[in-house]
Amino acid sequence: MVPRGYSSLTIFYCKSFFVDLIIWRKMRMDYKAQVTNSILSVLNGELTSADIYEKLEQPKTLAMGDLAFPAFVLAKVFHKAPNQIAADLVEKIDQASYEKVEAKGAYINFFLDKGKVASNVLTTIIEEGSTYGQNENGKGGNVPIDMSSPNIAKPISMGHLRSTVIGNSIANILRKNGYHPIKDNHLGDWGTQFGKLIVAYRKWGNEDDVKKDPINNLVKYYVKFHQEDKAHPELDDEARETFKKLEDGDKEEVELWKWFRRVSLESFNKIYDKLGVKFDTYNGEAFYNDKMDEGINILKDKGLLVESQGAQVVNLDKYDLNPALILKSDGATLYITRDIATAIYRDRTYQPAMNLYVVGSEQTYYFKQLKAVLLEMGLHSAANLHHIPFGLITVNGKKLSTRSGRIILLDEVLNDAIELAEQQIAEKNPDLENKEEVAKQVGVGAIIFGDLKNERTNNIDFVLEDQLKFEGETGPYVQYSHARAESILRKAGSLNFHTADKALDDPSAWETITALNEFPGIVESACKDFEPSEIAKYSLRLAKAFNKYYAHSKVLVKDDKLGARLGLVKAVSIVLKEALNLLGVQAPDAM
RNA sequence: GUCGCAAUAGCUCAGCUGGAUAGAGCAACGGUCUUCUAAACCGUAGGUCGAGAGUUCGAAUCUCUCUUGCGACACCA
Repeated sequence: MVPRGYSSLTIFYCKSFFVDLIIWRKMRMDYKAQVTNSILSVLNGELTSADIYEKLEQPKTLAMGDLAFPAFVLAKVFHKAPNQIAADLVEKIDQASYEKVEAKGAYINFFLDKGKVASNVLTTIIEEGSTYGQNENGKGGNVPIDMSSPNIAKPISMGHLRSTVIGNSIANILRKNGYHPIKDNHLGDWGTQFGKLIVAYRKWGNEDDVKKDPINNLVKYYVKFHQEDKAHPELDDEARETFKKLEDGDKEEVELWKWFRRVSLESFNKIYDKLGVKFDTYNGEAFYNDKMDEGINILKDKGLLVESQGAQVVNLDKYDLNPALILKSDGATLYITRDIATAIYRDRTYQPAMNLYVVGSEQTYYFKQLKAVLLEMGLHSAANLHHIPFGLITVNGKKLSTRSGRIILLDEVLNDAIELAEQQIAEKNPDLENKEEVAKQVGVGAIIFGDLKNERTNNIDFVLEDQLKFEGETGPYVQYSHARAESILRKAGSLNFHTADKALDDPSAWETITALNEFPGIVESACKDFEPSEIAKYSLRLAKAFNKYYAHSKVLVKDDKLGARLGLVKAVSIVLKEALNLLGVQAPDAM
C-alpha cells in the first residue's frame, strides 16, 4: 500500500537507500568478510569466498582470537598436514589490518584491531540509540499472531503465560526486523460451555458475587455444574437448549454472555497490564462464529469435502496426514472450522507476510493438518503459516487441569514475585525512589525472563522457587547490570561520551565490545527462528561480560580513555535495555 | 500400535549449518564490600554427552537400531 502523498518513485528511492545503508553497515561491521578476503587473497582459487566465509568460526575463547579458519579443508588439495598449511598461510597473509594473525594447530586465528573495532561499534550504537540492530528485512509486512487465547470465565494460569509472553516477544522481534505484527487474542468465548455456565449461574449464582470476583465465582458455578450433572443428566439438556438460545440470539442469554465476557476480559486485562502486554485485536471464537460458511463452501466447491462415517472430512493423503474432520456427523462445526474462517479473515484483512500461531506443542499435528487444508483451499498466506509451538507446563510431571485442582494461577505467581522484589529492595536499596514501580518491573521481569530464556519447546515442570530466583542467569541479573550502567552514567554527570575517542583497546573491555557487535545478527536470527530465547541468552552474555568488566576496571577515572569507557557503558546500557524490551521486560534505571 | 519431540555435571539448562582441552547458572566449599549499588565479582570441586553401531581427517552435533520419558493419533479445544 502506497500512502497518499508519496509517489512510487519516492518509495523506490527510500528502498534503495535502505538497502545501501544495510550493505554499508554490514561492510563496516562484518569482520568475517574482512577475514574471508584476507584468506582468499593468499589462495589460488582453491576455495571460493563463500566456502571460506562459511568455514570461519568463532574460537571457544577470545584468547584464541576473534575469528578462526580451520585448515583441514585444504589438506586434501595441498596434500599437506593441516598444521603445516595453517603455518604457511599465516606467513603470506597481510597482517596490517589485524592486531595479529597466528597459526595454532590446524587453525589460523585472527585477532581484530581492538581500538578500531571498539570505535566503530560504540560510535554506531550511540548514534543509533534504541534503533541499533533494527533492520528492514520485513518490508513492513503484516504478521498476525494468534496468541494467549484464554477461555472466558476461567482463570489465566501459568499455561497461558507462555503463549502470551512468547507471542509478545516475537511481536517485538518482528517489529525490530521491519515487520508489522498484529497481536490477536483468540479468546475462547464461544461454545457449549456457555450454555452450562448460564444454567449454573441461574441456579446457584448471583450478580453481586460475580461483580465482586468474576472469574473465581464463574468458575465455581461451572465446576458445580459438572459435579451436579453426574446425578442430574437433565442439566446437560438444559445447557444444550440454553446454548441453542444463545446461538439464536435470544436477548437474555446474549446479555448474560456479553456480561460474562466483559467481566472476564476486565479481569484478564489486569493481568495483561501487569505483564505489560497489549493486544491489537480480541477476535475470539464468537467473532468467527458467523463466518464459517465461506470456508466450508470453498471446500465444497473445490470438491475437497468428502463424507466419511457420516462426517465431512478433507483427505490429506498427499501430505502424509490423517484426514481433517471439518464437520461433525450432525453438521456441527469444530475447532478447525473456526480456524479456517479465522485464516480466511486474516488473509483478506491483512494480506499477511506470515501467519503465526503461538500454541502449545501438543497441537503440532493439528496445525500441520490446518496448514494442509488451507493449502488445498489455495489460501494465499497458507504457505507462510507457522505454528510456533512451546513446551508443556506440568506440576510434578503432570499436566495442569482445573478439575483435578492442578492449577497455578498466573496472577498469584506474579504477585509472589513482586512481593519478593519488594523485600529485596527493602534489604539492598531501601532509599530507592519509586520502589513499588521497580518491584513490579523486577518481579514480573523475573517471571517473563524465566519463561523466555530457554528454548521454547522445552517442557517446564513448575516449581515456584525456581521461578522466584533473582540471582545468576535471571531477568533481574540483566536488569541489575543495566541499572549499574545507568548508575555510572549518572555519576559521570556532565562528562560526555559523545565527544570521546572510542578507540578503547583495553583487553578487559573486549569481550563486552564483541558482544555489543553481535546484537544485530542476533536480532535477525531470533526473528528467523521465532526464538526469544536467543535474545535472552544474548542479554545474559552481554550482562555477564559487562559485569566482569566493571568489577575489574574502574570507569570513572580521569585519564584520556575516560570518554571511551563512558561510551562503552552507554552502549551497554542501550543494548541491554533494548534486548530486555524485545523480551517484554522493563529495564529500570536503578534498582 | 503408529507418528512426533526429548535424554549433556547432584538440579535447571547452553552448546550455531560436524571442528581446538564439553560450558553456564543454581546447590556445595573457599575468597572479595572505608574505593562507580555484593541482585555483583573471583576461585575449588563436579561429566562413559541414555546405550550400541555407522559415516568422517574429526561426532554431544549427521544416519540407523535399541532403552526410557513426554506428547499427538477424527466427531474436545
